[in-house]
Parts: sequence; structure tokens; C-alpha cells
Amino acid sequence: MPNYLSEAEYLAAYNIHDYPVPLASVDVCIFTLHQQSLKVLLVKRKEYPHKDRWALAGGFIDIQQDTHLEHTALRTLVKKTGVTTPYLEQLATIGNNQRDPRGWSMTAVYFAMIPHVELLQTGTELSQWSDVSLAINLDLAFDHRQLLQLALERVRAKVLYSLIPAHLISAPFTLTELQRAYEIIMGHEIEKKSFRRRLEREQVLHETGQIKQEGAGRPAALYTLKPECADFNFKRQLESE
Amino acid sequence: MPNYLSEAEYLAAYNIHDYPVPLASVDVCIFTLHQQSLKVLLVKRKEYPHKDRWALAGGFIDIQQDTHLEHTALRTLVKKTGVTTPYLEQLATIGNNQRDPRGWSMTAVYFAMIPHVELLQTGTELSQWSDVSLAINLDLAFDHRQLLQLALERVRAKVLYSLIPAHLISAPFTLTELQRAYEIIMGHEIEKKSFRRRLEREQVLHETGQIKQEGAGRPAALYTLKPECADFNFKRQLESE
DNA sequence: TCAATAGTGTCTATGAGACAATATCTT
DNA sequence: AAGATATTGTCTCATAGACACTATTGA
Repeated sequence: MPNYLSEAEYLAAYNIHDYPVPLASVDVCIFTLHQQSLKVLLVKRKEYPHKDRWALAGGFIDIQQDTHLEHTALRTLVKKTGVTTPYLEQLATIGNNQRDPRGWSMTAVYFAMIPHVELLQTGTELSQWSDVSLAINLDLAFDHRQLLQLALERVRAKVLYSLIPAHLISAPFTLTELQRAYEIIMGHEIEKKSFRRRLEREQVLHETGQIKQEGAGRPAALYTLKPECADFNFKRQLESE
Repeated sequence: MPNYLSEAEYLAAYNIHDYPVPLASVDVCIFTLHQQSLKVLLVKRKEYPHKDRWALAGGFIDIQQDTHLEHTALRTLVKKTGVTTPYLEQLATIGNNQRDPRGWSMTAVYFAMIPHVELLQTGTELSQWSDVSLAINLDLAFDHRQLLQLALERVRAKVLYSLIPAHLISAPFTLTELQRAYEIIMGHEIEKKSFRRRLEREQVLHETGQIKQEGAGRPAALYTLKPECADFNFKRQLESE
């Protein structure tokens, strides 16, 4: 490399295509809760490579259109579900020379949590909500099975000390509905009283004043998650069983 | 894009340089403990952009040489410190069109923890251990000040429930030395008994049988961290003050 | 009134914090 | 023996789990 006199000169001469570079993409594991089970959004690939295989939602970074990495993730999310303001968290970044037949590939993996919506099949690809217990056994495209496995581990760890299940159900919700969301992810029942006590103590929910009456039984108070508590972490964990 | 008949045909025709792509790099926040304070490794940049500014250790992915993203991080680590088997954890991936004057840039940020070593100034750049309280106020290259800030937040969060301070000191160590490492990161003293009790309960240390005698006082037992416990997390946190 | 669901009272168990007491060295 | 540092005993406090109890609705 020549020794430039000034930074301006160096930058003017810089061209990324003079160098061998990796592919750069974003994949998003989009979760929701529906019919008492955790679902993940899968997309049927229309193009090579891995054409016609199920995959996580994802795509290349569009350096014209996206100003930040999160924009790529949000763009993907909106394209697949039409949802605009979900819970989005970076999970990990995987990069190696094996995962994509087109060459060295680096992908930033996010996971998103949204209340259930029917999928609008507006894109060119077919998409569906798949039960995670089924999805994890499918032969997904690329290394997406591993990515899903990673995402599940993170979600199952975070459910013990965070409020993430609140992002999977539509607001306002009852405490029983929220507890049920925790139980589905944890895979076992939890104590009603401990559950309510920690929510009460930390003041993370807003009581709307509305009530929900459904069939028999005492009506339940309706709550929303306080926006400033979206990422709240408890200091102590629930028992993992 | 043409409609290929076969995957092989598609792959043969694929050329990454037909597309606008971002820069892809790895940055590593290398921490150690020395003279009772947390230090981070800073490197003086020899080349544009941000020539002559201090920066975190980092570099581009070498798609010929590196098979995995971690290799880029480990290569960087070895180049700067000569150390080969440290604690390495992915922190976050930052990507946007602002952080590098050469264009859209994506960097996978890792943090590493190593026992203190004198820096062998073998590379072309000058490197030094900098006290984090100083480094965080420097005008570092790129967005490295933010990256350092992120790393510090992660470390200060993890010290409450993990064993990461054990990676900052050389083994074997005494329980008092390990406790001191926790205290330096936490910024305040902790209770000796609670500290020892949780280590004992979880059986995460190996008692070497050796003792350390230094000046007056009862000699201390020497321990190592059990390798399988390198990433152990406690269920309950220490008080953050 | 009964069944069903929401919500509360309170005892126990676990593990962290506080701090005093004991143990084993050097000088 | 005195001083220094390591190690342990044990009380208190916070918070999760267990589980029984009360409250409010519809049929």
C-alpha cells in the first residue's frame, strides 16, 4: 500500500472492491405465541442457494437503504410480518467460510418477539409460523438450525429473569395470560403468588383500569408493560425446575 | 438477476464484487488487571484513517487466513499480546454508514480477559495498557469509545453473577486475590464470607494443595478455576451496592 | 348455591450480607 | 507474645416456592 500524504487522499483512493471481502447479512429469529405454543417464523427460499428449503427471515445488508444494522433487521421484520415496533435484540454474529456456498459469510443474528399476527403473504416467498419444537428438527437452510437453537437457549435463559414473555402477547393482558406465556417458554408451571409478587414489587406493569371478563369466574385486571421496563432484569431468577 | 437452472450454475456465476458491500472487521477490547486497576489494551494507529489516534485492537477479516470470526479475534489478540488461550466473548456487532469514513462498516466486537503480561512491541504499532478510567475519557479512533463503554457495562454486569475476574489474574491464585479482582471491577468491597461460601457451594474452583506464604500472616490456599466452569453463572447476584 | 377464575396471606427454604471468632503464619 | 492474614460460625434479611384461603363473577 502506498504511503499517502493526507487522509483525504487515502480516502479518495480507497475502494473496497480492491480487497477480498465476506458476505454480510442479517438473520432474524421472529418468535410469537399462538395456541399455547412458541412459534418461529420460517420462510421458504425462492432462490439459490438452498432453494425451496425453509429458513429464518433474513437478507443482505443494503448499504444504500440501511443506515444501521438494526434497520436491516427491522426491514426484514416488516417485510415478513408487517409489524413495526417489536422487541428486537441482537443475539450473536456468526462468521465463517463454511456456512454459505457463495463464500466467506458473516451474519448478525437478531431475535424479535411480537404478539401473534396472521402472516400477510405479500412478499415473493411463502412464510409460516412454525412450532419451535418442530422447527428445531427441520433441515433448515444454511446453519439456521444452529441459529434457532442459539436463539432458543437465549430466550429460555432470559425468561427466568426478564420480562420478555410480555412482548409475545398483545396488550393489555391479564396477569394469568402473562404467567401462561412464561410457563409455555419454561415448559412447566410456576407459582402464581411468587410471580405476581415480583411484578408488584418492581412496579414494572401499568394497571390500565380495564377488566377482562370471559365466561365464568372473577374478572381479571388488565395491564400493560411500562415502556421503560421493556428490558428490565430481575436480580433473582425463577427456578428453572 | 437471471433465473438459473441449477445451483451449481448460480454459484459459478456469483461474484460478491457485483454488489455494494460493507467493510467487515473485528475489534477486541482486551482487559487485564494490574497494579490494582482494570486496564484495557490500546493501540496507536499507524495508518489512515484516524492515523496516530489510540484505538482498540482490531482488524479486517482475512477471508484467506481466517476460517471463523473468532480466528480474526484470536489472531488480533496474539499479534498484540502474544497470549494464545484467553477468555474471549462476543460483545456486540455494530454496523452503520457513519462509523468509518471509508464507507458502510460492520464490526464484531469481542472482549478478552487475560492475566497481566508486559506487551511485546513486536508489531508495527505501539500498544499500551491503559487504565480504563483514563481510556474512557480519551478521544479514541472511530466509535471505539462507545465500544469500550459497552464492554465496560457488560463486564460490570457480569462480575455480579459470573467468574470472569478469575480470567484476569494468573493461576493459581488465593481466594483473597480473586476477591480483590472482583472488588476492583465492582468499585467497592464485598463480604469475604458470602464470597467464599458461593464459590464453595458451587464447587467451581480446584484446590491445588499448594499454599502461598507472603510476609506475615497465615498462608493461603491456592486455587485454579475448573476449566469446565470458565463460563459458570450463579443464579443469584452479588449486591451492586 | 356451585363452579370457575382472580387475587391474597403466610409459612418455609435458600442464599446473600454483617460481623465476630478462630487458625496459622512471621517477627 | 503481638501483629498480620486466612478461614469459619452464625445471625439477620430479602426474596422465591408452597399452598391454603378469600373474592367476584356466571349459570
